[in-house]
Amino acid sequence: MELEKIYEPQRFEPHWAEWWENSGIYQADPSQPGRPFSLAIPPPNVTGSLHIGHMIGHTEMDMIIRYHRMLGDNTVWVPGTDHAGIATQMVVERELAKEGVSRFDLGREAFEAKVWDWKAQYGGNIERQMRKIGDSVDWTRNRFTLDPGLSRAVREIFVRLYEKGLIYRGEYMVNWCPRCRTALSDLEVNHEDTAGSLWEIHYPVKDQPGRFLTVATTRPETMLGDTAVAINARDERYLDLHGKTVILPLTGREIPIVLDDMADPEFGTGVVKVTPAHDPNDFEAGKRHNLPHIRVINDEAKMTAEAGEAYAGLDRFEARKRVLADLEAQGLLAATKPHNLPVSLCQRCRTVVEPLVSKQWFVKMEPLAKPAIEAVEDGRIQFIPENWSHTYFHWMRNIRDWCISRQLWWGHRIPAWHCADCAGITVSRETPAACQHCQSANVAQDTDVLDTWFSSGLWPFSTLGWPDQTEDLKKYYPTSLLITGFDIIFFWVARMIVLGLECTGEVPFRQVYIHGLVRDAERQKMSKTKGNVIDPLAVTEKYGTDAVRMSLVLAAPPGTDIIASEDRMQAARSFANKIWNAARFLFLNLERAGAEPWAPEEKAFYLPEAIDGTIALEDRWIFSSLNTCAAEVNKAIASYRFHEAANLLWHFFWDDFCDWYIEIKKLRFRDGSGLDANWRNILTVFETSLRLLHPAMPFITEELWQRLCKEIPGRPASISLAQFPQYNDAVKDAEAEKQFALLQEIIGAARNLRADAKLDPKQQLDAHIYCDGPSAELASSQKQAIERLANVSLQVAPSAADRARGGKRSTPEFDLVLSVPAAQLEKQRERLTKEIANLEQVVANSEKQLSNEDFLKKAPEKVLATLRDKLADYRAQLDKSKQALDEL
RNA sequence: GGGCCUGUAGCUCAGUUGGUUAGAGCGCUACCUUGACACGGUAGAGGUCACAGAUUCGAGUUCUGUCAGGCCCACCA
Repeated sequence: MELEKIYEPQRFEPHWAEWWENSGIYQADPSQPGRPFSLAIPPPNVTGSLHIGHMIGHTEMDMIIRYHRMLGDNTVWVPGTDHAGIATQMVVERELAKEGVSRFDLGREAFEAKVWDWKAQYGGNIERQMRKIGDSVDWTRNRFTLDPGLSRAVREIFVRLYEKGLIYRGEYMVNWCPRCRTALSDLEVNHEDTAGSLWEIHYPVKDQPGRFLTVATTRPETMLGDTAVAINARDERYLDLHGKTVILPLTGREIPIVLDDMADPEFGTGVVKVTPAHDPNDFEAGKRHNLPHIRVINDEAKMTAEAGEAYAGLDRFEARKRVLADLEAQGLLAATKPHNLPVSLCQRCRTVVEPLVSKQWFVKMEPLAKPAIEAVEDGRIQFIPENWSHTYFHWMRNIRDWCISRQLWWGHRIPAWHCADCAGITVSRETPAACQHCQSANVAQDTDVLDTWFSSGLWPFSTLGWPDQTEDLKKYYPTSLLITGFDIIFFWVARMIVLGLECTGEVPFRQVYIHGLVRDAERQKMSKTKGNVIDPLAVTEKYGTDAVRMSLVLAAPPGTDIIASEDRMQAARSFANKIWNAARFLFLNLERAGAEPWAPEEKAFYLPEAIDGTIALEDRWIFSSLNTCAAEVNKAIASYRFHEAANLLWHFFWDDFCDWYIEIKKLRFRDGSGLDANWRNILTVFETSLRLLHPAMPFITEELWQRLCKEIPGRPASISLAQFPQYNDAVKDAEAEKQFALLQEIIGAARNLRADAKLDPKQQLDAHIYCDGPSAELASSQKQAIERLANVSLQVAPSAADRARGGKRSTPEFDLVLSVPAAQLEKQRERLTKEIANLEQVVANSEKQLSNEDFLKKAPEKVLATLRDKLADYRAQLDKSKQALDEL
């Protein structure tokens, strides 16, 4: 049993990552028994590479799935990637642009082929990365949203919704990105406040020379498409003009003056221009007043012929300048005022989005939202932390129809065929041979593709085989849990709930755990578009995957953002190093002693069924602590308090196991009372710790466990298949915990006295401990441990005995005197004085509290009792401290 | 305009149902190169829990308000 001196995760992590996949141990089998626990991965974009934000989600998912696997549940974690329509298309178009080719040069089919090529070549990146960080997914179930199976699911639900009248096609105002040349849903548009201007423009009233209506606008170029001006019916300034017309400047067109509440008398001039073709509000107003649409801006954001000869072909911003200049020249520009306005940007390319009327496909959301709201209201789906349900409700209750068609080439073609003869639409699961209305064979498929999120919305069940009733679907659906970031609650979570309920009649998942966003040192959101991503692969190379995972888990309590910092990763690597070296210590000693290989039986908890009263105190204590730790870790993971689980383990392993338990065991070895009597207990604790640590730190635990349990017949193939330790009441040993705490206190007191006196740690000092009863027994039985760990020579005496002189530390249980020269006691005097003042305060407070009648009446007996006990302790301590100060 | 979150040690953050001298990691100070580990050990310093009220026997923890940050949603030209 030899372990390399240096902890080098790079040496064994790739090995286990590969082995986990090739051994097939994470392959799910729905025919096996076991409570199902299923997890769908948020499918990352094929174009993507793993960023640190994925890393936290994946770590949490992996932790929970490994945990459930070790509990013996029938687990499945389905991996996969999303075709990510716009994102992927953009990437490939950018590649093409380098060669000076546009997608239009290639044509649709050739372009699609190009994207598939690209995917084959680079799309595997993110999957490789997932393997590298140890995701224990079932790779045999790997899915891609454009797979035939998933595409079939898409068609199925599209047709169903169409047949139910929940998908419709029509001409509406949509967000149009002139660069991507596609419609966008409301969610794909970001609003940013920008410093702009509010221009006031005179519109001459017809037949009333010298009279103007002055409109206020932030987008003067759209005036060329105005078909009315609106005033408010309550606004007496202009009321006499109702029913009259104005002459639209620069065009000479005559347009009506209408009454509409959209004109706010308090804002601007109180008069607003109405451009139904280029503004969502105006579009609605246009409907109310039956106004014509004049489209002056085209798909590429250039002015159309309708805008007039002077402007046709100009870019919209160029046109704005020209319009303003022309108005100025004609004396019609009344004012230019600075004005902040929200500008709508394409989420993908940050181009200013143009509201345009066009023919698109929509999902009618309101009837679908209703059951989706109920599912969360009645708790069939639970958000964790719970307050995210508010966000969800707010959005769902104000839901608007979802524009699902995109004028892209990469994605699911809309399963609708247009007839060239009768113009009818045939929506079908299979490619139709003829128009269902007129039987003409002259049909062509709709050229649009579906919003990427339409297929993602089917993910939890489409990946399990829906619409077929597969074994997977029966066993694993609804999935147990979804772990994701809050940034895609609307995009993805809400849509999955809507479509899941519609498709399967069941919720797609029972719980949604929302983790925080990972931010950088400047608290900036890390995102691909901003380019401030930390490459998780670089940091895993540097610190080891386990360390990165651990550092993120520790930094990610529910409901808070996560600041990724290399400091934390370094600290976590130190922890991994600590584990490694603890293992080295064990292995070295085992070898020295020529110990036989360890042969544990496979059971949930290796601790003894009952505590053998003859085993050493430190064994009883560490068993009991480990037992408690196991209980708490289980509780923490089961309630998604990952940071708490990590924290508990960190503390247990480093402080309890390494700093106390192993240190004491070393003494036993040196005394020669040794290994035989102790090694099995040590290994038991160590092995159990490895299991507890495994979900968070899979690599190092697998590596050490495999070496430790090498060649043991009947052991599981992997630590990840071993049982997760559970609380065992028979192991709880309050007495041992109490005694060990006392031991720690005695040793601490002696060390503290020595340090205060600034004496050489190597110099052995005389110590006297004065105590009776159980304390005296402990001091005697643990004399060696105290002497070695505090480097003293100890004498135990009854509390009534004459006291030696020196540095003194008192507790209710014992007085410890260390033979420190009187000259060295200054620091102690200081400390005692401070302590006395402190204690007096505490005693006074406690007394006050205990003489308060209300408190005595209302506080629970448990609280009263502990306070009484504590007060007695404080008083005793105070007396002792005073006495100690006197004696100095 | 609505809604949500955060403000605790020099830094980054824990602290679930209110319960009694407030915790961790990093950093800092002193000492220790002791046969698992200097990615280590021992002992320390450091906080009126943003501010002001309220509820309560008792508030970092509940409520109200203020201040300071951050985020999300929303068609005001």
